[in-house]
Amino acid sequence: MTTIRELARRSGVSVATVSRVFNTPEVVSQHTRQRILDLAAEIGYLPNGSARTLATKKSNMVGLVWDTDHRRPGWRHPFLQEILVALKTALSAHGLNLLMLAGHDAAGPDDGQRYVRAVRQHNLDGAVIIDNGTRDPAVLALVEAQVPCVALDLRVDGPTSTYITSDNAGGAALAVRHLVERGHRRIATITGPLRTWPGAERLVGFRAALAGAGLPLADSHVIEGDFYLDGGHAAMNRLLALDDRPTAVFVAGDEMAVGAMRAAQAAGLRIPDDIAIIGFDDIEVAALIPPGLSTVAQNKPGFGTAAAEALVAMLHGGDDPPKPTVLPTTLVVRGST
Amino acid sequence: MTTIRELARRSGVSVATVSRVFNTPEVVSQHTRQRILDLAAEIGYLPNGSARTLATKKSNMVGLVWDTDHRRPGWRHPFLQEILVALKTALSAHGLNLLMLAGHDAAGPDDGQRYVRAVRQHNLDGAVIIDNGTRDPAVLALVEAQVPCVALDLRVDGPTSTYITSDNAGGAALAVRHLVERGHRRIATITGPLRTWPGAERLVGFRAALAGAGLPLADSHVIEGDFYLDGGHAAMNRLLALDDRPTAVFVAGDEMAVGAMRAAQAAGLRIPDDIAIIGFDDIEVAALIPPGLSTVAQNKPGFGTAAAEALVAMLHGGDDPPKPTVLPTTLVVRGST
DNA sequence: CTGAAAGCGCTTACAG
DNA sequence: CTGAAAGCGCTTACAG
Repeated sequence: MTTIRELARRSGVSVATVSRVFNTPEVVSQHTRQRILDLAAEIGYLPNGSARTLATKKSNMVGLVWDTDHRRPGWRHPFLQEILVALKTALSAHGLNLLMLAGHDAAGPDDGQRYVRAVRQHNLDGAVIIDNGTRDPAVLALVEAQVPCVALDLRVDGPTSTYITSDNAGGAALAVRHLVERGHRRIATITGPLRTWPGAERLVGFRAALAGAGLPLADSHVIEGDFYLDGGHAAMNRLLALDDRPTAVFVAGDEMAVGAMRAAQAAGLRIPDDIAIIGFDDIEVAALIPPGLSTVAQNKPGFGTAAAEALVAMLHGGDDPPKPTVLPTTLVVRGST
Repeated sequence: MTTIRELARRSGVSVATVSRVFNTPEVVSQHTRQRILDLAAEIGYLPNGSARTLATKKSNMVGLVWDTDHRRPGWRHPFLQEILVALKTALSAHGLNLLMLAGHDAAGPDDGQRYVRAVRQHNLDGAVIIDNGTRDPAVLALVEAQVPCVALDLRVDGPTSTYITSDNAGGAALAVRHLVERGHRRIATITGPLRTWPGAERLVGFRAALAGAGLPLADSHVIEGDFYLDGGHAAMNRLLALDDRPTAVFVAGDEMAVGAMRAAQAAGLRIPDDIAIIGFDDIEVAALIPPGLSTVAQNKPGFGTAAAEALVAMLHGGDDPPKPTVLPTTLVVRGST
């Protein structure tokens, strides 16, 4: 481990000058700068991050808050991997690294300050929050502590926070208009958990689009789901048992939609002839299960990229946090409609 | 940000004593220890991680090397999420955090030392490597630099490294024996990339089990795939074009197996009557696509847990790295066989 | 059991 | 454009 002192000695300058070469290069003379840089490469000098962080209070690390719901540990985010890739790539382009923050399962007290503590402890510059629908107080604490935060699919509000979300209402409307074009008039929905932002907004968009098309909506045609496959299955069974069974269903999540399709098929119905189904997300399976799940696609890498951009803007940027980003959605028609 | 100095002042002791309370509590008197602890909780004191790391050279952070293959950026690990959850949970139980290391796409030179550099720079205690099949020199550099490393599905060898893998050969044998029991005698395989450890080992196990059953294996019945869906599709088409078309195929990855099933169905074959297919991994879709993909299940969280344990053993442990962990696999029979 | 002091490797006003 | 010096917040022999 060669240190700045060693590099300074070898270059015949003070440590201050070496430090400047790496921090404010424009301030040191072209000649000595080059000499130091060459020598640094030669002896493999690397500034020690901890020392730097200690001196500057900036770590160039941002926390990733991604907890599994402890009540439903098996739950998988529909496209975590795509988000992670895009996020990591975009952040590293700005010299930022991602530190995964431990959640509930961690050793120690599971209190509402655990993320704030982690941020303070590691001098994190900010945090990216992936919502898991649990309304975790520890997440809100982060926002309240005025840590620069960007949340995905979770509406947070504060002087140092913003969020990224898809155009959930618009996407739902896309789905409804598609079903209407296909001639459906009795359209039901299986929603996400209404306490989540995507769950709530997709229902809003669904209702609005139905109203816009002049179609009625029976109360029994709105069933709250949970984003899980089994939940979609159960909800569909309830719809199928109805006297005024719908001819089409907007299922507000592909995972649930897969469950719903299975329920319909198990009931002996043909898709899309007896019942049409359209989902939301465009996860990989959507294309794989027959007859192919029509769906509303989200811009998956867009979440990661937008989150990184918003965070960087907050770290370098001015007083106000960036406006929330709303990513457009697109209709993907497959065999199920 | 209250510091150790502040806490010391308030408690009426030296910073050294406060430090000991958090590092070697047994060495300070019960009474003062309690007083300091109480006060610490009251004023919300947290040791500064950077200062600690600077002084001790230990960061309690481990690097996560998980690069997407830049030639195939769309590739998703079959069960990254399960690994991540288990890894994060197990590490945090030991007070370790995971820092995601930027890969190819990062700004700056994409050289073979980039992971080693990141480790030095952040004083990482070790690294967990998730193989992406690219034989990245930067990964080997990590092993050679004697950073404590545990690799998943990548055989690394060094005084500070070990690896975790499934019983790939055993799993393949499980699949073959199942097919043989079903009465198949003309069994082909679509392998993974043979440069990868799982790809190679599953073929070894396949051959051995076939030989054990006294069955012949035509060269044309071994096709090297790439773990991708399209690759499985293409490979299956080649098998179907054969004069001595197999009656069963062991496809060494579920993603490929799904592609293979589609190819068979597109060719008008019934599964499993005309051709039986068995995969490897047990990814989520396996249960979802009709008629259900029989497969060899890997212990997904086991990778994360075992990796954490191995790493912790190396960090605290003795001279020799832990022996490689080989996770057992299990047969999952569904409709495709 | 406790304290004084040196040291970890940087950065950054302050002078010059 | 450069250097000397203080400081960032800890830990840990060394004494006592």
